[in-house]
Amino acid sequence: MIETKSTRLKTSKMKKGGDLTEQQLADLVETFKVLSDPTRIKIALTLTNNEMCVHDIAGATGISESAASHQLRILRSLRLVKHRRQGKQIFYSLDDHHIEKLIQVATEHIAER
Amino acid sequence: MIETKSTRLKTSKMKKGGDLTEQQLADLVETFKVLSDPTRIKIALTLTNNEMCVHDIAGATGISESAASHQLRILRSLRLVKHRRQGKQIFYSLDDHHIEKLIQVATEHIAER
DNA sequence: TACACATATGAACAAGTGTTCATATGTGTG
DNA sequence: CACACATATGAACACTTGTTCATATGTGTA
Repeated sequence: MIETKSTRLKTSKMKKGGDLTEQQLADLVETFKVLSDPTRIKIALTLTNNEMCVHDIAGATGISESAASHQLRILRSLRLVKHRRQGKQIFYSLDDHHIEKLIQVATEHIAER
Repeated sequence: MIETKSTRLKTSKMKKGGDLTEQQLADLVETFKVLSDPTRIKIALTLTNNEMCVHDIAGATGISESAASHQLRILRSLRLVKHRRQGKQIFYSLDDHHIEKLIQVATEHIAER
C-alpha cells in the first residue's frame, strides 16, 4: 500500500522518522530491548557499583545460574557488562555508565505517573 | 533449586537487585519495552517537536495506518503520547520529556561503540 | 591425571509481540 | 439521514524471546 504525499501537514514541518539510518535505529532498539527484561534490569541494578560472580548474581536476582549465565552473555555481547577472571570465578561489572543513566531516567519517568 | 547463602561476597557489600518493588520493576520493564520496537521509536522521533495526525505519522514512518493506530494506542496507554481532536482528525504529540531523554542517552550509548 | 568447582552452551518448549486484513466506531458535510 | 473521511479495534498469524534441563568447557588442586 503506497501512500501519496500528504496534504495535511505543511511540508516545511515534515520530518522523516528522526533522520536515523536503519543501522542506528536497529542499535537503538537493541539497546532498549536489553533493558526490557526484569532479569536483566535486576542484574544491571545488582552490578551498579558492584563486581560480582555468576553465582552471587544468580542469588541476588533470584534466578538459576544457567539463566544468569545466558543473560550475562547477552549483556556482554552488547558491551553492557565486562568480565574479569580471577581463578575459577568470573567477576562481572557494568561496562557503560549510560546504562545506569537510562535506568535512572526511566525510574524518574515511572515516578511521575 | 534453592541457593544457600553465598560466602563469596562480603555481606556488607551485598545488595539485593536494586531495592525495587516488583511493581516498580515491572513499570521499568514496560517503559523500556515500549521503546524496544523500531516502529515506536520512529513514531517517538517523528513526534519530537511535532504534532501529527495518524495518517501523516503512518506516512512518515512507513507503516500502515492500522499499524500506526495500534502502536499509538500502546504509546497512549503508557502516557507517552497525548492526543487532541480537531474535527475528523486526531493529533498526537509526545506527552513526556523523559522519552526524548531516554532516546538521547541511548543514542549517545550506541555512538560510543 | 583425576576430581570438584564455576561458568557456559545447546535444544526445546511456553509465552509474548507486531503485523495484516477485515470490520467497526466516530465525525463533519451535503 | 446518508455518505465519505479518519481512526480504532479484533482475530489470526508468523516470529521472537527467556526459561529449564542436560551437557560441555574451563580452572585450580590434590
